Amino acid sequence: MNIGDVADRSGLPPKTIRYYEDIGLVTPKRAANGYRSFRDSDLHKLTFLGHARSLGFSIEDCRALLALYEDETRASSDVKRIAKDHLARIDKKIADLAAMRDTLSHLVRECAGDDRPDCPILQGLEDG
Amino acid sequence: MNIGDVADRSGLPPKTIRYYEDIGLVTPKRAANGYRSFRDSDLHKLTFLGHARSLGFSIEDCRALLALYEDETRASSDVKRIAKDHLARIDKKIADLAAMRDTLSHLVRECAGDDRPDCPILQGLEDG
DNA sequence: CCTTGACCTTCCAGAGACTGGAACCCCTAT
DNA sequence: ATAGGGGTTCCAGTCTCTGGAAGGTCAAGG
Repeated sequence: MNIGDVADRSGLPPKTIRYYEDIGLVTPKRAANGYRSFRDSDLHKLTFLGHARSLGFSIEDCRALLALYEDETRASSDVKRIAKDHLARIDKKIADLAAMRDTLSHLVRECAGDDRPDCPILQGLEDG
Repeated sequence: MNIGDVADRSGLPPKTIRYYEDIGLVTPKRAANGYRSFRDSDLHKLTFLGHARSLGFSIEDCRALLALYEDETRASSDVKRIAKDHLARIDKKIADLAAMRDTLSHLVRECAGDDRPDCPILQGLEDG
């Protein structure tokens, strides 16, 4: 398979796939003409990566998960730890964003939004 | 005031304040020795920026908000539009993260987390 | 055989918002 | 004179791609 094929099948852009090769996440063979030549196993890896990335795992988490994915003698506890840590980061982000939303939506509700200069939003940003 | 003073009072690191000068958010005067010399108005701006950033506004939003903050003839509707747009982006992010969390927490619950290789998390990442 | 167009290749730069570090200057106190 | 704690500039790195330029390759059509 050429890069366009795996791009279509994995849902990842060719640029991203080249980048993943750059950083050592996949190592496709090369054809005589210099084109990357992807095996089924490469496609599986890229699909796996696409899913992991869409769940918000960092590239380094993905690297670790991929290694476990490839390792038949893995312990599921290792996978679970990575996932739980990531889950905790997600929860933290959600909490941070929710706090922002609460503050901001309060200010937005207070603001008349007309042609006058008085603005509780700016006031709120000034006062903290 | 020197940069250390405004850093302490605004809560922003000196590096960040220099960066904000670089991109034109503040323009402190210079003392004879080359040190930045901040007025009260600079401190107010930096404090404002710190608050806006902590609510997740982008630098470009901050630039626009700061211009409105300085403009006595502003219309509060302009401020409100920026805030509402940002609120929508926050809500979108929260929704995206919540979706990740739901998928991931389901997988984590399914995983035994022991020393055996069988792992619903990896399975889930493989299958999408 | 030549051209066209769709592939593919590499390399460089930029996005956002800082942050770390190096190398150096300035000011005050001892 | 020196030590320390300021300050200055500039360059590079973070993270994960993404856009673009310049150019090689391949299959189909005239």
